[in-house]
Amino acid sequence: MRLSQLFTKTSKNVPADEEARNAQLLIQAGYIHKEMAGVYAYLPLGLKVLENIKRIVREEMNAVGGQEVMMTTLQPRDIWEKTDRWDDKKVDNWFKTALKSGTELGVGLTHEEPIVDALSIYVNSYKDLPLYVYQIQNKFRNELRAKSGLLRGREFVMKDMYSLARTQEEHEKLYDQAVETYHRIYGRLGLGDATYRTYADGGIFTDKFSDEFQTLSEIGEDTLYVDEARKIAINEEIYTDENLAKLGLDKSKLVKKTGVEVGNTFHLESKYTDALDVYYTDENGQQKSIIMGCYGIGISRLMGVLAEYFADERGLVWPEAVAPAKVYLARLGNDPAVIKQADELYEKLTNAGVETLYDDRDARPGEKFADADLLGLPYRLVVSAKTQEAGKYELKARQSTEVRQLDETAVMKSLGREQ
RNA sequence: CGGGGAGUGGCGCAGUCCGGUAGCGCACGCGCUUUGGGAGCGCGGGGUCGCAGGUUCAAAUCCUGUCUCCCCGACCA
Repeated sequence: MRLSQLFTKTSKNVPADEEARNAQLLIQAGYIHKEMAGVYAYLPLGLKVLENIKRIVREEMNAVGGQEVMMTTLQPRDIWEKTDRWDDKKVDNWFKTALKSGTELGVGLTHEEPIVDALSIYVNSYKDLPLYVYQIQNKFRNELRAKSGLLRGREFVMKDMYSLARTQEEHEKLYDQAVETYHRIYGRLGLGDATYRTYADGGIFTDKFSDEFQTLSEIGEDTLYVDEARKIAINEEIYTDENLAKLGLDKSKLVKKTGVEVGNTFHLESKYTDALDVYYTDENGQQKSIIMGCYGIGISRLMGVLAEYFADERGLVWPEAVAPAKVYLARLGNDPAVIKQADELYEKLTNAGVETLYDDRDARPGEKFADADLLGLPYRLVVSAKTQEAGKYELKARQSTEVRQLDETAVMKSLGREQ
């Protein structure tokens, strides 16, 4: 992508209506556009980041055998009444709308009911189970207060997976596998060290704990007690001596921290399947309950967490796995020979599969360096009269201060895919 | 939903207390000079001051209502 053709621009001003660092940076850098409180649009570079996060999550979901679907945003009332989640007194953050006829509809805030309802047509026998099904979709929640930029919106992108199992033992296996997958995802996103499996309240219909995945961060809303050696934590909500004993946690080894919930997994037992009358027939012709688990990851929230977590005083610092491009190619000056060389280098990088944002604008060096820092691509590559004279290019990693002088072969090798 | 703060060209702000018909920086357009950490000079375009009423000869400024945004709290992925 040539920067001269990208419609977004960076701004020198920090948006006044955002306090959260993630939103300030992402808006300033032109990654997202605020539509209203808690509702953000993704602009070209921001969409790339979002899609990269989705790709990683999707790869891992597929790797455990997840089958991807896309459920609907508009929701019929009846299936939610069957599970007693339609009433605003029961679920208070619904967005609701209506047909012209007056029939009430819900705007999807989660999808246990529609998933189970859709699967009911296909899942009848023990031979049809177990299974994982997932989707990546926008969720709508009428929060009383949106806040913290991408971390708590009213419309947000979420991956939600559901497991259906025949027995409790089978469910546990699926559940543990999903948890492992979650660890892999956070690892790939560069958040592995900062993200803790955290025991939390399991909800009203199970005596099991749920698991949250909490990334330690100042901006977090949750208070945790962390066992750093075991890489495990317990949410303050359930921090009682009884629970500590049940979980085998040693109070003296726990440290109080703040975290952002970047995922959670729940044991749903057979609450939804039973309520929606979905059962399977076992080998003996007996009708049995289906044991369910659900597994959420806030995709857009993760983008906010990554922006927040890896930023420095100059701007964003994307992990390579999600960066909108790998290299920021800055051409300094308008000397025809330099332009020619930079154009050719851009083409070579592109042809070699190295995603490059080419700053071909007629702008001064300072502006280009500042934008390179703000946009936060992993590498900055400079072509100028000076580098041309030296017969080398300048390569600098965003998170480092070291500038390396490399010839073309070395540049291609450093940025090549084999790395 | 309770408490606090704020809405003025695309963005960031001043002006509001004390009413007199809107200004600065950035961005944008043109010209010249510049080119290794957000350039300089000159010229130029763009705003019914969130919205609706009211007071007044006159309202960004005063009064009433209303909408929106941010922060804290409660609630929540």
